[in-house]
Parts: sequence; structure tokens; C-alpha cells
Amino acid sequence: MSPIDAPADPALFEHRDHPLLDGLNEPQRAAVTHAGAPLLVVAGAGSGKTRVLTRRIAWLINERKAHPGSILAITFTNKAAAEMKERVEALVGKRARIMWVSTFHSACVRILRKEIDRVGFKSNFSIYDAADSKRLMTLVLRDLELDPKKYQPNAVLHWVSDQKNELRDAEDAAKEARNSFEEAYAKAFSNYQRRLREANALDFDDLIMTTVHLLQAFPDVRENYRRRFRHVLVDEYQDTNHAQYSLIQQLCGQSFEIGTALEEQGAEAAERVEPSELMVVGDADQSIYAFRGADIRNIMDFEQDFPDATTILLEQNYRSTQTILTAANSVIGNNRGRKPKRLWTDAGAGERIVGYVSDDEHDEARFVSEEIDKLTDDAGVRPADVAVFYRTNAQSRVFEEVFIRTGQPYKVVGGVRFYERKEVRDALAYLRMLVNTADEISLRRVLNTPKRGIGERAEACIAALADRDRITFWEALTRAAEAPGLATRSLKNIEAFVAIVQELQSMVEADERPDVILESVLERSGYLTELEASDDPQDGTRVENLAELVAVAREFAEDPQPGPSADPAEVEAGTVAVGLGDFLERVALVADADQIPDSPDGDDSGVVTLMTLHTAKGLEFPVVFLTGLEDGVFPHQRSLGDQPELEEERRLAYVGLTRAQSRLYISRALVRSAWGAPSHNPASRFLDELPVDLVDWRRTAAEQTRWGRSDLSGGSTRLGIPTDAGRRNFSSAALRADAASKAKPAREIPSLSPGDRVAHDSFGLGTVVAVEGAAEKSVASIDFGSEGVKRLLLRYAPVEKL
DNA sequence: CCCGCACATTTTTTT
DNA sequence: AATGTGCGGG
Repeated sequence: MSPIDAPADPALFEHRDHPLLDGLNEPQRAAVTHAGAPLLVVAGAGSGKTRVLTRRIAWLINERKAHPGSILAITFTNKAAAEMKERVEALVGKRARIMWVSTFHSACVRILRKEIDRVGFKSNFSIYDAADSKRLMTLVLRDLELDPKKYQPNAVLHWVSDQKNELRDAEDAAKEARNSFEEAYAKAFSNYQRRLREANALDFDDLIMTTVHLLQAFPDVRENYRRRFRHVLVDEYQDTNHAQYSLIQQLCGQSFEIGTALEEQGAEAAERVEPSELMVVGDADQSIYAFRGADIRNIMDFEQDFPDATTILLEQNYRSTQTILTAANSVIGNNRGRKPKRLWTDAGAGERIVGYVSDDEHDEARFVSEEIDKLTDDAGVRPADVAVFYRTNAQSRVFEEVFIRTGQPYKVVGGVRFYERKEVRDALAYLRMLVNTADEISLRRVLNTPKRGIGERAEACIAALADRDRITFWEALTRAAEAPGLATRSLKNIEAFVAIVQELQSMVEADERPDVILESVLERSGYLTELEASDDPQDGTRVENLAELVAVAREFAEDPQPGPSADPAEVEAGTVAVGLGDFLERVALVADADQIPDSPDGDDSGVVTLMTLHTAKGLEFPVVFLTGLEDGVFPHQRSLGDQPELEEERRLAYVGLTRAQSRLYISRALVRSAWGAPSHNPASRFLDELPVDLVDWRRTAAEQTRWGRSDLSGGSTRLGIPTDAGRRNFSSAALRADAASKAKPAREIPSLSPGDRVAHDSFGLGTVVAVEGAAEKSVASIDFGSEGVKRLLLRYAPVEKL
């Protein structure tokens, strides 16, 4: 619990205070009670902003008699939304339920489901995620016969996303194209949009952009929502992009920007609605999403955009020790052009930061694991109090390996997400196609999955028929008999497929429960049968994942927790929609952060949490391990040559540091393998930016132990336990020099021949089966018994000849 | 039409 | 290192 929940002296406020202001400091109270002009709350990390938001909403309802339905609060994740709603409900009771508290995306979906027919979509539109978008873009680029080397789907999509975040449609983009390169991009954009429309589908960015366009184009719709939302609150304002900014403006009727001012004059005929009250909360130092269009100027320029705005600063931190805050302040102070802000606390200095320089990433992970052991044994820390952060998802692997080996339960948040697994996506594609037959991407995905003899050739015939008769791909499938050039055999298979789909569709029409439909899909499609018949061990896991998905669907059907875009009126009446479409929507909008084990009590108390720094935003943990502090890893390679990007990395470091409540560990590896090749990276420049005396270096580059220690106790590491040498403080510069001089992990390649017994760090003992190639390139096939036969590149593989 | 193999590509971060 | 894509043989 943070200290804010236990005010030092409640009596101090009692006589003059409203319960809703209880335990708040002065600026916090000012933010809660502020009325009128647009309000910017600059909330430093851990300054109690969630508390301010919830209290303010409760204040609006209880004291200012705002109708709960007139409140729109935007949060960053659905989980944050659910929590906020819950907290407000605890303060003001059940009527809080009809507020809109959701993410930008969920709020837009909710508006679009009602209004989107005005712009030519049907309300059962599909939502395409990154993978769907990529598939579609690949098709588009192929159609346009663009060189896939020069025009990569991801690059084009990123560009398209930028356009949409700036509210430019394909036409605008084409007009602004300055060279043939951009013209090609604009063309792809245009085709991509056309095909989305044909599929009755929207991608993530469309959800926002389409809503804004809709509000701009239809004054009656806009007035309707403006009249409804008298109070708009936006959290994490520093991470909003231009489209989201415009959305806020449209919804609030705040129109101080020049562009909107003109547009507003045009709409003067329509009845004017008083602007809604706007409060935004954010911290420019925690803006870490510029790469996806977030515009830090939205918060930096708030006072210019809204000339009569009030700004309130929250600088008192209730989360961390002064040591941690000083470190964070010191790092972020290296960014230029930021508004000065210094977090402080009265919690005291606390423990020093612990630093560790490891030989490689395995050593780093082992250090983290051992340290967690010590903390839980001696310091009364529960594993659930511990979080391990890293820059990129790929870094989670080593930690997982170590935790598996030591039996430490852990949970990786994000990464290869459940909903991105192939089998789960296949199953969802079936469901989406059933709900929206125009969804060609989903339909074609499952057409021959599992294999049912409908190949590329047959698919092309159907596509040609659809093209010729200007019908959807699905319709063409139902009329496959008319397709020229289609083999009889293929036709038979297609007819069988169509029959299955129609049967399943009738279940959807009959409003069967999502879990029931899903089970039928897996059964009738033959998907499950195929997996069960397979001897690939991976397919066993796939079956389990599908069972998990069915369980999720069942839970959804039986316990209709109001979803992010559920209609509050229905929630109130206890008739939350639990149809297949609602289920799909829920699934489409879940975020990584939504899956964080929420109460670290009970079952989850023994689980360590692993996640990227981005996912960590908004969270806090008593103990934090910030790993991989190497130039090229964090800050990321791609940011090294670019000042703005480097500053974003620094903000990311700031976010990471400020997640820690009482203990902070920082570590780096001298050698780290990526793409199967080792590279040694210098110390992260952010380490230089930490005050030297705050860090207790348990091990420095100078103390690197000898390689190849023969002691294989535990079979887990080839590196010796670091000596507990004197705790001298090396400046980072010294460390770096050390790293450079020692940076030769000269590793000899064991010469092996078939029959040799070897030991491997993670696979254990094995027998060499075969050796190919020579010297640096030699590859050995080694039988590790229950672990199977592995092919290992001896130069890098941690094997030792016995 | 399907399977197996070689090869390229992968890694930023996410709603 | 691991996974997806493109080709050739069956």
C-alpha cells in the first residue's frame, strides 16, 4: 500500500474537509474540485493521479450533481478502466455504472456500432489487428506488383498508420505525395482502404479516424454526443496522437485551435452546445509512444491550445524512496526542452540501488533469480512483489529459462500473446467469418485450415468468379459450381466446406452462446481432429490453448462482466449482450496490460512478473529489476543516432526507474547473443547519468571471473559465482573502459565426435550424434534424451565436453 | 494438392 | 535461434 492511503494525521483535515478530499494534498484537492476552464494536471510518476481522477469523478457526481451518464473518462487500458469504474462505484454507488470509462478504442467502437451505417459500413464490422492488417497489405502490394523488397508490408502499414493518426485519408495522402515512392505508398493505402471497406472491416487506427470523420461530417451526431458528455477526463494525455486529440475536441466542443475554429463557424447554424468540462492528466516525461503517433506536443502545448486553461502540478511522490526518485530525476534531467519538474517524497532515502555487471545474459538472469531467492528468504518479499523489466520482448526468454530451471513461478505479460497464437487466431477467424461473411481475410484464412483439399488453384478460381460477378468471396464460394476451370474434386470440397459454414451460421443466427459455437467450430471444421491426430508435440499445447479459449468464451457467456464497449443501459438492466459479436469485440480490444495478475494476493502471490518497459507503464512494484542496460539494447540500437528517439528511450528509462517502490536493481551484460550471434555492448549511457553514490555495484566489469570454470554444480552455469568483492564504486566511464579491454570472450570450440558425452546449460547431459562443418561453423547434433535431439552451433552453444 | 526442404528474415516498443 | 515463406519433388 502506498503511503497515500494512510494519511499521517487525518485529524488535520477532519474539521474542514469533505470525505472525498480526505488525505489529499493541496494540489490534488485543487484538481478534484476545479470547475470550469480546461484543466491540465501534470502528474509526475507515483503522484496519486489515479486517486485524483477517481475522487474527481465522485466529486462531480456527488457534489456537483453531474449525471453519471454525462461522464466520459478515457484510460490507457481496459484494465485501468475497469479499476477506475470499480473505485468510483465504491465511492458513489451503483449509478457509477452508466459512466463511460474506457480506452479510446473501446469508446470509438461503441460509438461506431451505433452510427457507422452513416458512412457505409455495417454495424457488425470486423476489427483487424496488426496481423490481419499485414496479411491484407501483403495482398494489396502483390496486386500492385510492387517489389516486396522495396515495399515491405510493415513499412507501408506504418506509414499508413501515421497518415491515419494525422487524420489524412488515402486521397489526402495521394495529393501530398512528393515522389514516386510516396505515390506508390498512397496507392497502396487507397487499395488497402478499399479492401477493408469491402471486408466490412476497420483496423485499429480506423477506429479513431472514422469516429472523428463521422463526428465532423454529421453535426447531429456530434451534437448528440456533446450534449451527452458534459465531463470529459483523459488519462495518459502525453500519449495521445493527433486523431485522439481531435476526437477530444469534437466531443468536448472545445474549439480553440484555428482549424477547428473555422469549422465551428460553418456549423454555427446548428444549435450551439456549451463546451464540456475537460480535464487531462499526463506527464510529458512519461511519453513513450511517439513511434505509434503519440504527439508529445499535445501535452506540451495544452496551455496554448486552450488559452484559459489551468495547470496543476503534482510533484509529491507517494510511491518510491528518495534514492529512486533522485536517480530518476537525474536521468530525465538530461532531456532537453522539458518543463522542469522534480519529484520528491518524505518517505526517506531507503536502500541503495543495486548494480550488477554480468558476463552474458544467462549470467544476468541467474543473478536476478538468485537475488529474488534471497529477497524472499530474508527480506520478507513475496515473489509477486517483484517485477523484471526489459527493453524488448525477446529478452524474456533467458529469464524464463532460469525460472523454469529453478522452479520459480513467473508470468510473462505480453510477448507472444495468447490471442496471437496461430491456433487461437485460426479459431477466431472462423468466428469472425461467421459473423461477418464479407471478412475475406478471415474467410480465406480458414478456407483450407485444416487441409481439406481447397488449394491455391481453387481459391484463385473462386476469387476470379467473385471479381467477374462483383460478388463477395463468400457468395462466390456458395456458387462455386459456376466458377470456370474449377476441378470437380475441388468443387466437391468447397461444397462440403460451405455446408459446414452454413450449419455453423445457423447457430449464430439462433443466438447460441459463443462457447457453444466455438466448440462446434472446432469440432465440425475438423480442426481439433487434425491436431489430436498429429504427433507434433507442439500440437498438444495447441489443443490446450483452444480449450483455454473455449473456457474464456464460456466465462464470458456465463458471467457477463460488462465489456469495454457494453451499453451501460444494458449493464444496468442486467441484460449485457453476450452474443458472438460481443465476444469477438472483447477479444479484439484486450491489451497486454489487461492480463496482469491483478491482486497479487492469493493464488498469484508466488508469481514473479516479467514485462517490457512499455507494458510496465502505470504499474508499481516493491522490487524492480531493470535489465539489459546496454547501449544498443537500451537505449535501443535504432535510437542511437537520433536525438528525439534517444530522448524517448530516456523517458522509457524514467518510466522504468519510477516503477520501483523500495528496491531497485539495475544490470547489464558484457556479452549478449542476438540473432544467434553474440555481441558485446558498452554500458548504457543512462548508467552514466545516475549519481555514482546511489549505486551499490555488487559486481563490476573489472571483477569478471574466468571463463570455463569446471565446476558444474547444478549443471546450470559455466560461470563461477561472482566473488563478493569489495563494494567499490566504479564510475561508468571506468566500467566502460574495462569492458572494452576485456571485451574478448575468446571461447574455444570444443572438438567433438559422435559418441562423446556433453553437458549443456539448459538441456542437461547428452550424447553427440553427428558433427558437420569445421571450426567456427561446426554444428553438432546432440541427443539430450527427453529434451530431444538438438542441432547446435558449437561456437555459441553452451556445451561442454565431458 | 501436399509435403519437405532451403532460405530469408527476424527485433523495438502496442491500442 | 526460431519461425515463416517459397520452391521442387512426390
